[in-house]
Amino acid sequence: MARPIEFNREEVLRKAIGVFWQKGYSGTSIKNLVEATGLQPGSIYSAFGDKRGLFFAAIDGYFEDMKCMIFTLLHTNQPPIVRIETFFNRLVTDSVTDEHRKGCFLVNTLLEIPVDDQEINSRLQAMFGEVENEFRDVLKEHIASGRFDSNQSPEELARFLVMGIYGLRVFNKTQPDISVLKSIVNNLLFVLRGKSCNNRA
Amino acid sequence: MARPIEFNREEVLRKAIGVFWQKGYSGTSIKNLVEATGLQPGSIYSAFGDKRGLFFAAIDGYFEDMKCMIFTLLHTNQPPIVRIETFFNRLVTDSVTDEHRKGCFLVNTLLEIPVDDQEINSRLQAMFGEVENEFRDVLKEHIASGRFDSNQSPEELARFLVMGIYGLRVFNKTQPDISVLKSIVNNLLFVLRGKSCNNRA
DNA sequence: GCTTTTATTGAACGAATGTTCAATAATTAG
DNA sequence: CTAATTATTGAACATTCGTTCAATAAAAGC
Repeated sequence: MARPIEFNREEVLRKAIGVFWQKGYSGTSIKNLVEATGLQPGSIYSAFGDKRGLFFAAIDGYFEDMKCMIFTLLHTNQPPIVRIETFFNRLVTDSVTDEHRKGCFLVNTLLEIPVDDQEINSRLQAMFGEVENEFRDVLKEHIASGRFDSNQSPEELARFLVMGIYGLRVFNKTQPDISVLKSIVNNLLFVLRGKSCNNRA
Repeated sequence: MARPIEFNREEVLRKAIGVFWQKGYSGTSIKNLVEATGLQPGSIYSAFGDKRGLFFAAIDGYFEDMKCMIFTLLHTNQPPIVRIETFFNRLVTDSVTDEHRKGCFLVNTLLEIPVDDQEINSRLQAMFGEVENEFRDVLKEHIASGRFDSNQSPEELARFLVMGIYGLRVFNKTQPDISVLKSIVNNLLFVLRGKSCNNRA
């Protein structure tokens, strides 16, 4: 009984994510978004409210994909430590593969948005909290397996790994070298390899 | 033979650093800078060229302070590992103390500026390269002391520590908790403690 | 004093910003 | 076909952006 929407919302969102990801929130103009999505300003505003609304949708959409990827990699039949290793290897290859070196959209946003913007920051905080919890669960398994004896809690170790994600993401901005990143990952995972001394191949 | 400059350049620069630090480059307007520095637009432009020029001066000024701090902490009579420990402890207390949680101005900039802005990025790259070299030299000492046997090069370990700086800086944005940060630092430094297993207090 | 030189002022510039909205187009119900 | 409803268009809006510059002020040399 009315004119149907012409554009594909998901496709438009994907393109918007790309722009925000590369240019940041402040660095992105409506004109940029109009060019990237092919939509006119009016259509963008009727679909997403305003620039900020579209940004929220972009963040959420990005996180959905990210969560999916993390879930896939961390819930396999392999030993916990191997799953974590696989995750970080994937992070490394993704980082090196990306020719624009955009890093992680959410990490970028975390550093761009001032802390007094609680609406955005609490959302990001919750997102990374979920990631931390995913790691925690895998680390619980790891500890329960008995192959690793540390008096550290899985929460503590999970936070360390999340810190590692942040660090790798930023590091890739200055030195996008796969062997360098792999070496860093090796040292990160070394912390999880119990009952051994730190001489390794 | 002419009218003297009224403002104190260093003081103005310090105030400008504060604004860019908190709001980022894109997020900072000339109006913000006029208000913060007390200078009129014309004075800013005659002193620093343009917004970008002032931003460069801000980055350089910030790095000078940072380099000074790093140099002071890493060149003492204490054992190498203790100096590194001191550095990271300082990083933690600074992070937690900062009520605005601005993080590191340079790390923030690294994530804000797109990679295709070579002028800014190569500058940042060089700066973090210097930091990496400082760590490398201390790690050389550490390895030479014989208290640590690893087949890793000091360069490799230095990069790991720089990654740790990045990670901690970002982590503080989501969880500004001193005990959490300390735990992360503990795990970072664990990699440098050779000839021991990873059970520790 | 006057001249020269440079710093400061802040209004003004054009361009770009995020946003709105009347006009138009496309669909369905009757 | 007509009426009703909603999507799309893109010009226009008021702000704000970064930047400039003529007017003014302050110092030093003579």
